Amino acid sequence: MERNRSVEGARKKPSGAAVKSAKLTTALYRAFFEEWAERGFAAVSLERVAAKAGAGKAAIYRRFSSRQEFAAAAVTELGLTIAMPEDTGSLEADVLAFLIRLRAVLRHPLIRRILPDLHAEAARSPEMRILNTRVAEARRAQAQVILERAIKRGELDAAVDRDLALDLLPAALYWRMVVLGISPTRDQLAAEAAAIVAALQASMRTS
Amino acid sequence: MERNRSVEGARKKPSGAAVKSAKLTTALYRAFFEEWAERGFAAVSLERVAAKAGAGKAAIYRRFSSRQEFAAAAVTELGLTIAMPEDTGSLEADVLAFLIRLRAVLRHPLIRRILPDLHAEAARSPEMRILNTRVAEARRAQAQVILERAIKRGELDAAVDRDLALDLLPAALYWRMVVLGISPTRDQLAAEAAAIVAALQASMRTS
DNA sequence: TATGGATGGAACGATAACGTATCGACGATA
DNA sequence: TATCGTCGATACGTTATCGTTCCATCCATA
Repeated sequence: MERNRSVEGARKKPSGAAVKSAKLTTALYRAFFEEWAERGFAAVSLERVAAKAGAGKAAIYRRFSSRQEFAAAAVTELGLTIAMPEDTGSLEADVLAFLIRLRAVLRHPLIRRILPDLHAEAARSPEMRILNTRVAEARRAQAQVILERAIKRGELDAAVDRDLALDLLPAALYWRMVVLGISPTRDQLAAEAAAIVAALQASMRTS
Repeated sequence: MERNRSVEGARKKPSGAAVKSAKLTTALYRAFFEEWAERGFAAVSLERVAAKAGAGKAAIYRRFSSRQEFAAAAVTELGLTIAMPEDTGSLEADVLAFLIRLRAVLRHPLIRRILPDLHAEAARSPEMRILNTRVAEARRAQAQVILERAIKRGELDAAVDRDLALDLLPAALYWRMVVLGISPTRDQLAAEAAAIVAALQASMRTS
């Protein structure tokens, strides 16, 4: 069940309860992301967030003690939406499936705007850096699964440079979509997958 | 009244001249970037920019008619600082040299904070998208030179997928430095260069 | 030396968002 | 049914920035 999300949630309620609505909390998160995408993190106005969620400002300040805490809670909530990739039987097909899923994520207009903002903020404040790291590690876990499967199949040497490999998988697509603002076709993704596989197979730890 | 908005503005001055100081203009640019890096684009205050440059707000509004125009001029000024890569004699060495130069750029604390902000803003406003495209094309021209040299040397087939290749060159390093906030060692750059070369050589248009 | 435009600085009224406080209404619990 | 915390809403004083205007000063030219 949904627990009391209150900041001071551990207190006992003498009687006659009125629990903070979880629906309202998620509505606040959603409104926060929309404001973020539209205006940029630094320009998020909590008044507009509340208005967009159809709520009063008090509903925000009852839940979070600061803007940072609000942002952290919202991003954490966002990071939970990650599914593990299915096994397609070959490294290149796995990579292509990964790219297709990543493209779907990066096509989302909110995400495409929020992600670079998150990275910029990560360079500014330690709190946002923690959030950014958390999101990055969730992504990284997916790539890790693909690598391990390929090693078990014998498509990759166990001595593959894992750090480099984990970065190679999403980098080119992120560059195209977020930096350049281009959404590749499926054929382009296939070519990208082939190139990535070649890079992975070449990146053994040789020294 | 026809106002001279240009920085250098070598117009006919009737007499007794007092030219807008180029020193002050560049000081305003510098202050703008520092504010941008520190607070984020959306939160740049022209009052703080002027104060940081040791100037009055009027000095800004005398030069630029709007915040957008100011930002555009500053970014354009920034984009001019790009040098063409020297010919090292081999593709892999060229790529490594390219990565080392890119690392030097992305190591700059201002640039590492401003770039993702610029990409986020590019998804929000057409004006910033134009600026972002301009910066991207300058970078792209460098990579193009490297590719053409490799083709002439015979290290790459002329049928190489140029779009993909141009994206592969900077993508992984950008991902590591801007998205993850990590600065790779020279050895890691060398491994990355080798992997990129393998990807390039595999990315022929085969269809 | 005289001229005239640029300069830093200050003030202006107008917005906008801040964080807090208070209100009656609502509804879940006891 | 009585209770009591959350709800939307509104108002408050404060702070920050906006874009504009004015002014005394500076300084490169003519």
